Amino acid sequence: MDASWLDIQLKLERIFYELSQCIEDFDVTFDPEIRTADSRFGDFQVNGVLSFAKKNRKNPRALGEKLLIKAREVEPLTDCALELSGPGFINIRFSSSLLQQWMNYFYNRCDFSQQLQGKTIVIDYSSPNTAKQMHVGHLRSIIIGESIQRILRFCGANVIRDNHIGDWGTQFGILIMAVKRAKVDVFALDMMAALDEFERLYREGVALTQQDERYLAAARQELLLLQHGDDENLKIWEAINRASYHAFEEIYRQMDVTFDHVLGESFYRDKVDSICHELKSLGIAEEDHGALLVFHRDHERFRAQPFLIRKSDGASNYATTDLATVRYRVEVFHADEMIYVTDGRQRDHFQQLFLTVERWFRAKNMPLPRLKHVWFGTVLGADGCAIRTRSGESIKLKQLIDEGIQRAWAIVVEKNPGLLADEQKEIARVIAIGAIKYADLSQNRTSDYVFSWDKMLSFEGNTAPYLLYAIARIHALLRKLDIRENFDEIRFSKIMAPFSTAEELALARELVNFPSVIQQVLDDLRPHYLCTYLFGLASKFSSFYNANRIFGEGREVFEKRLLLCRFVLYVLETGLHLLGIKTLEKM
RNA sequence: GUUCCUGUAGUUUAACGGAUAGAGCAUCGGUCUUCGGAACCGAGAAUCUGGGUUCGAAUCCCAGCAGGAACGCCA
Repeated sequence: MDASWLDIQLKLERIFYELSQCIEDFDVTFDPEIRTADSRFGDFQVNGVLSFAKKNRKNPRALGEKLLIKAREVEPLTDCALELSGPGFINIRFSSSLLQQWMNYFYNRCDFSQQLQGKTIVIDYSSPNTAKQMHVGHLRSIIIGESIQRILRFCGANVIRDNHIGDWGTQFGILIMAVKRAKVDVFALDMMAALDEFERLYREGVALTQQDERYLAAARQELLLLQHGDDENLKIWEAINRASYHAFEEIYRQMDVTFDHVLGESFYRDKVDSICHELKSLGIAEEDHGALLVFHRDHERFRAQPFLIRKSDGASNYATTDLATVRYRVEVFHADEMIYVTDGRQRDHFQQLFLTVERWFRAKNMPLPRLKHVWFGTVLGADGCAIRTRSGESIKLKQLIDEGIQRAWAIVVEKNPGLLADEQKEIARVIAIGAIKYADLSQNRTSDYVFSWDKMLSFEGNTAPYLLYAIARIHALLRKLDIRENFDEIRFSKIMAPFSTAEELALARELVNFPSVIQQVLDDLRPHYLCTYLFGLASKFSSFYNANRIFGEGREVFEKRLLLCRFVLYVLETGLHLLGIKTLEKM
């Protein structure tokens, strides 16, 4: 066993490929297609023989047989159960000895930091608009973005977290117009009350612009003034942003999220003109009715649907600042890759942005960074309709978190009345935030998200509290052993009693999949793979812990079961950390 | 209208073209004087419709149906 075995699936992929190259019936096009197998058949299976044989008009079972004979001679596989099955699958069932070798070798050193070593990745998430409180629609970007950035960092990337706040858009034209019209003294407002007032004024402003074209024109004029550096408008704008940032910070603190940079759209305000000129002179952008547009003639949709990078009144927009942002991140951050975590409705925008950047960078002969849009589904209400931003019914994030903590607290007090009040409060906080995050992360990000208090705050089934509970039980065990202080120094003996019970084996087999799951999350940037895995692991742990005693069956049995518990603890804690969820020793 | 996304048990959902579609909740039944019951074990119940490709399709292709989204001055 050596470090190359960390990701067993990957290792098997290499082993079977190399073996196949020693057999004349195979050639370089053979892909072993190692898959985790249904537990009825084994731990992994080689699927690729079937399609290879079909393509080359050969007998899959005959080819499989040859591969199988070779595989039986490969060192750590020698005592594993390998069999040819069905139309030509090769099933591999790990022996207890291989599982224990793996666990001994990787005990406390599952190191993934080589995966993305030397890569600089800018991740753009949360990115709320100022002048409004964050509501439930802002939840997913924060939660998914935070998890993804942790996983990238864990895999060795140089991650730069950039909160690209929307502080320079059209909403300010409307809002400043409304502020001036209502003659509100924005500088006299209390910090806490200010945001509510701005939201009220904004709604008022929107209603006015919809009723009367003159207000719409006035709003555009105010925005233009702001973007051209008008002193009064800048001061109002600053006051609005101060109040917004103050509220954002509180949410981020509760959600355990921090950023390396908070460079809002306004940061790029003096960088947009040169880009418009450049794209125009390169022949990428063209003027039409005074606006500046980019068409992609060879794209079936975007040849007719333009990317608007400057409005006809000369004002910049989202697209303009996004272009400037890409250049800044390449030139200043030296980004190899940029990841945008936003909802799926912005897919067209990002596709157009990426296509435009591609042409732009190519024309200037600059190296193109990888650009990824990690999108997620819409937040829906109980009625199946999208939760509306300005409907007044949208649930504020602050309110959501407070209610979560309140509900968790009630349960903690009921279940553990013996704990100190401060402990109960802290535990409730961890559980509530964890439950909210896990509810979001545990489903495929591209699905729509049905918002439900009950689902988020339920503490049963595939939820954060279930995982936290498994962790708390293991900590309780370690406390009971009274060995927690020097636990890391315990060395498990190389010769250990083999895993024998069904529960031990099932648990050990689940444990060795952790690295493959991390790889899978990395490939697709979908954290729900990790959630599914962790829940399965915790569930197998609970079955094991229920059926197999740690104490009372002798030193050898104790040692192997303790190794399992310790490994489960490591994987659950690491996994939850990667999801951005804090863990507890007691709950 | 054009384009994109999504249709899986009552419900929330999983499944990198692989074998008998896997879970949670709910429902029904069971375990235990518990290394923490916020637990464990078991039962019933599902791939929108119709074609096609494939040794093999929830997954790929085509046509419908249903829901949602984007589409020149919002972000």
